[in-house]
Amino acid sequence: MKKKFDGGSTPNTLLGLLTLCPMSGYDMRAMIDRSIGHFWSESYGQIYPSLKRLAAEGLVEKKTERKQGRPDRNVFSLTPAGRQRLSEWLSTPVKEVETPRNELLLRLFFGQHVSADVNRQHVTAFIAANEGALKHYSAVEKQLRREEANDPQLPYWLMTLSFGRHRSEAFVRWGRETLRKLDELERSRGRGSKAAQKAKSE
Amino acid sequence: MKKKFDGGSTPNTLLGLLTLCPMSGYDMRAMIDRSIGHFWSESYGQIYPSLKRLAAEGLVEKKTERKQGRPDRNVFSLTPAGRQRLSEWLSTPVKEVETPRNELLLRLFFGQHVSADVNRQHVTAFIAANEGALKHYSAVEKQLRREEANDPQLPYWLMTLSFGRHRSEAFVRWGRETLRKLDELERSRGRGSKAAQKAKSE
DNA sequence: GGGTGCATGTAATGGGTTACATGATTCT
DNA sequence: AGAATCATGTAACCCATTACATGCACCC
Repeated sequence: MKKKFDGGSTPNTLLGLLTLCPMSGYDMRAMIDRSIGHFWSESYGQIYPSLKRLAAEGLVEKKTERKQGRPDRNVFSLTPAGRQRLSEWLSTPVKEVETPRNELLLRLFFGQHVSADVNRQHVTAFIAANEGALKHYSAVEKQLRREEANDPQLPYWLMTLSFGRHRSEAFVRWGRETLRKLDELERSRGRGSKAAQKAKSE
Repeated sequence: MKKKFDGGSTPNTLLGLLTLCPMSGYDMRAMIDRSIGHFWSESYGQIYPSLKRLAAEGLVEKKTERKQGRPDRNVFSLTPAGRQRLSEWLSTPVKEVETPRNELLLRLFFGQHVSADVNRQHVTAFIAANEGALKHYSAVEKQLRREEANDPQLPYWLMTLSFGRHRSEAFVRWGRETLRKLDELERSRGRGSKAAQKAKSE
């Protein structure tokens, strides 16, 4: 009694999107980028096959709009069964992420084998990226509060945004702290190696 | 002039590990879990093929130890070329992670469609997981400071641990803040829906 | 004429985990 | 007796991105 064709959370994401309004696969991609792009992404290679399966299971309904001059649009909307499935999924516990791999930390872990400067550059770039993200989050937040002020979903959207803010702020703090430590380390390493040389020569 | 067989960062990770001491593929897995397990993981399915390729490229050297009663051990050690390759890789810029998918945020984004309780449970579990992680980090840190006090690589290891601490602390703060928001939301939603009902019935 | 936007879809490829196959030894 | 540790490796599978194929319309 296994359910084949689960396909992870992509289908559920699409069901969620369709609560906002009926749309096509093409729209979905754009919508995802604009709304949940800071913590989620989907590619056409996932979206189109998923939609086909969702339609086969009766969770979404497809209507083809034909327009002159433009390609056909397959517009999907949520069925009651689809809405049901969505709220079931929303209630399932979040499967804990194993260990998201972190290339920055991997390099830093072996940081002894390169110059302090190399390590500093990695951390500096990381800080810059997160400062950029922070700016982006503020901009999005302002825009949301202006344009979606009356949407009952706004508070939830802001919570996800706040997550990004907390995370990036922490990352920037860690980055600065780490830069200080790297500086310190270089200074004491300098002293250390001099001392070691001296000890050797004696 | 493309370099085929890059294989991502797994081979580089293995090179890094071999700077600590020569070891077998089997050892590597265990070592990874103990040392960088909080931000990295590798499976045998990745390790063994990577080692084969690294040996073919002359970046590591393989020596087979035969012991009575035990299976053979293929012990690998770093060659000068391997050490060179490692420091080259350590100097390459970290490729920015696209957007790590976050299932918790995905559920929260669509939180409007389920009860406040469901959302609260997700967040509560998330807080608990991060508090657990924080305890783990402290334990590891204590152990490192005790057992590896003289290792010159210790400061780098502590930096990666500190990253986890900063992150989990931020996540816990966000979680608590979000729980408060959810409570607030439920209260105002209660009032709102009562008001809406009243308005409807009039 | 060429890029961009609209629109759908498939195939190839990549990176990774899990399961499987094998088999002795040691601990409980 | 049965589980855990030691030890290596392959095959199957999963999920996801990227590239490709197609083609019209609009703008510069």
